[in-house]
Amino acid sequence: MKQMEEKIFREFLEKKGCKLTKERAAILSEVFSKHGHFDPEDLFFKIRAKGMKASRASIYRTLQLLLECGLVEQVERVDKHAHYEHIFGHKHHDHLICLKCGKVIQLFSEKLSKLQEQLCKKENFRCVSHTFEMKGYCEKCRAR
Amino acid sequence: MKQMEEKIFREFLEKKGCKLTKERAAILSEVFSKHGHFDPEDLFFKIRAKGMKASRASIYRTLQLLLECGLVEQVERVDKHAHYEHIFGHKHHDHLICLKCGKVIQLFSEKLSKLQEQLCKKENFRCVSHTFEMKGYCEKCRAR
DNA sequence: TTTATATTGAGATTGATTCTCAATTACAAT
DNA sequence: ATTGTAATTGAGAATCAATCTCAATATAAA
Repeated sequence: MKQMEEKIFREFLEKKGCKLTKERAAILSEVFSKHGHFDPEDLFFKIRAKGMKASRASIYRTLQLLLECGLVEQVERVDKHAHYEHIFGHKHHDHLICLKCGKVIQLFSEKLSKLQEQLCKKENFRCVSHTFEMKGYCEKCRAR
Repeated sequence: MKQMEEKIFREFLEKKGCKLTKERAAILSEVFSKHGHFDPEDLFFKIRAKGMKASRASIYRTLQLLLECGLVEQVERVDKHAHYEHIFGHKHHDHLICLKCGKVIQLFSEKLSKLQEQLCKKENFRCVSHTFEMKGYCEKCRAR
């Protein structure tokens, strides 16, 4: 089960005529090292901190590939720069984002999934991905 | 009915101890001159083209104010820069986006609004904006 | 080994957005 | 009207994430 994502990534790359280099492997491993959001700059430093290396350019390039093959998802921009999260092995979820403290609350809703299906059916639309995010103030922050 | 948005904006500004200057009025008027998405750079040139003036700085500052008072909504970033649409006088809607032909289907769902409220209540979250978009294939395009 | 192709990284570049701050404006109080 | 006070403006500088450039390097096949 472990390293399943590496297998998926390698196969995806091969199909494209690309290779799983040590930089790409380092990025992949860091991305999957724990669950949660991250941004490219994060990755850059964490990879260094672990004694591996990858340039910013490679990080941006590799994230693009990871999006393409569906191992990573782009989260809506919270402030000014992009955030990502890996999705392989995790149930899809949506987000509540606090505008004050930046906290991201994950949301799992069966009802929402059902509703989505209904809405698509009505329009005869085949959905391949969706984004649902609410911005506002979390419990703590709304109490001023 | 016309210029209703100006009344709303002025009252909002007054409450903040701010004024409806001619620059702010020019921006407001341009924003409401037609329906559809726009970006700050657009505004900058269109305002000039109409013989009015406002600096980029003022445009960005004023858009912030318009977001604050709810007259304008930020649309999810399509490419790299922010897009907006004015919402006063228009029902909120979500989008289905066809990946093949680019068609954007507007979506109005009472159920979705209700569900949103429920979800926020559960987390004690005060929602100020949301994004819900599904990407996939529209009726025509899914038939290959 | 030779050849061809993919990949990398340092640094430059881009471009949207934000910031700075001196000059200007609006308006209330005298 | 004049003065004082606070809000506002704009030109250009600064910021900073993201992208691009391109020579050097790695990889794999012939």
